[in-house]
Amino acid sequence: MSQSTIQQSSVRNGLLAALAPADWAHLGPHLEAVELPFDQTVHAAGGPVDAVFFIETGMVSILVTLEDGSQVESGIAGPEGLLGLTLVFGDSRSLTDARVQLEGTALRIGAAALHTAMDGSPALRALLLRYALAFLGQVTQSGACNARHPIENRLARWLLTAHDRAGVDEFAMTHEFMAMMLGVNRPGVSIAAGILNRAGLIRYVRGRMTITDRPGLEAATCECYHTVRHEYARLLGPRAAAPAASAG
Amino acid sequence: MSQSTIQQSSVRNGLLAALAPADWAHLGPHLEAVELPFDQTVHAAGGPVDAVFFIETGMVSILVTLEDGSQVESGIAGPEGLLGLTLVFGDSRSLTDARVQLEGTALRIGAAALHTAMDGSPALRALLLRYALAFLGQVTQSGACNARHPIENRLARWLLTAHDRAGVDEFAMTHEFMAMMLGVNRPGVSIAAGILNRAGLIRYVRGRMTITDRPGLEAATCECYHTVRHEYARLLGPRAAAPAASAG
DNA sequence: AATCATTTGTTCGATTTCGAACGTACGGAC
DNA sequence: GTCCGTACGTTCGAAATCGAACAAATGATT
Repeated sequence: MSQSTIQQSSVRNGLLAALAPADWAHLGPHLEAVELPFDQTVHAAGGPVDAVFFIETGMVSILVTLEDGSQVESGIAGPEGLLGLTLVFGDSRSLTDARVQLEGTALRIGAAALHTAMDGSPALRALLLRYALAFLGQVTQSGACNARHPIENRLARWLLTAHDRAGVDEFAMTHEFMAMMLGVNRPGVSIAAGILNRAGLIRYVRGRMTITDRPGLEAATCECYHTVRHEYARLLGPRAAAPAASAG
Repeated sequence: MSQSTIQQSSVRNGLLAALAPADWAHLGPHLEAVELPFDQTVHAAGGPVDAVFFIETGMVSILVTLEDGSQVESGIAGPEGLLGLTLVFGDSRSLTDARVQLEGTALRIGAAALHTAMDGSPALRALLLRYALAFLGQVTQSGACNARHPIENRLARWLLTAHDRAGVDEFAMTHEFMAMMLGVNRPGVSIAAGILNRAGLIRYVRGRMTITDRPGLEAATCECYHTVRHEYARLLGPRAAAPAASAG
């Protein structure tokens, strides 16, 4: 079985890496390495959640589906976090879709084993709850951001958040996709991306996004990026603020 | 001391009422009745949180403050819930303001006593975490709602949510206030309120809002109201869906 | 190599929403 | 009862955003 071979020292997920060896011992034997292929729906809105996925590499969007069929991103998870948060709360049903935006890998643990581990390790429980709080902070800030900030700032924020988790400067990303994430229409993203492009902050051709000036993007984002980042760092340590960069 | 006189049978808060007597025994002796006067800031963004407030009557908004000084509502709590959620997660700092919108009363318990009670009562811990998940659902849905739904629908939703917690059909509420809650400008609310007014769903004069046609309002809201309500009912029971109505 | 189906990015007019200024109504003080 | 300070709700032009149609580019297929 592959799960018996996983060593904590080789783990890239920030939550798992932060565990003391005694707490890791509750989880490690039950973890199973799985792929996160592009566009996979890990959990579906309204559906059951029978496992938590600690993300090792890649990026996954948490999406609300509205009555008209449109989807809006409420949060992002990467190597700093996990999928299946509802299980941490003791529930087993998802209100949202979890969809892979940048392919990667994860370590999976079933609901029963997770709950046994959380009951046996107060430190593990506390850590996962701190992550849940950080995620709530992200969702909270995003809601205000959606209400008040213009598309251009929000796009810069989204690109920075993705960049933090991607681990590379170039990745596949279409305007249509970003428009859906931000809850705006495609032309709006095209205009905003054009501005960032002409300013030299990004280079964008045919579905391939390259971050060329990260400090410039950080100047172009609204404060929401920094607010969320600081909250992650406060609750989970500086590593959570740039998960992919520190995982290498 | 007033806290020793509180009987569970007299409690109007939905979370406290749902506890089994054995679990109530962990909390009851530490609860202290407090007032929630209009406009009081119970917790301030960035500040410490040293107690949880189980709301008995009234309504409290959870607000994000943005760099430009504007505030946007991310969630609402009433007799179905509590303030100081960060303590349930094991943290003690608030990312948001909690401000009283409709005056009322609450039962307060200090952080240390709460944590002792949660450690001693798995059922209490589970209940509070389910509330936290329901609140996360509310914040999540609100974020998507902010991004995609027009002011008129969102106003109807907000009025229904307030009505659920107010326990009365008439309450004090200005356009300016509602505009801030929704993250839009005042004229937008005036136009939307005028439409609802002419349709006979509400009656609005000089800062006094009266709900005159609740079924009509439920037809005028976006789906977000029902989505959140169902999630509260699923996680916390039907009582949480109309907290003030069932508390009497 | 040329064609075609598909996806992508841009342009356009229409609608919504914004920010500031205007006129109006309330409530306390004298 | 009248004055005055304060807060309120509405109106306006300006800007941002929307939804639909258009144009361009890719890559699979023949």
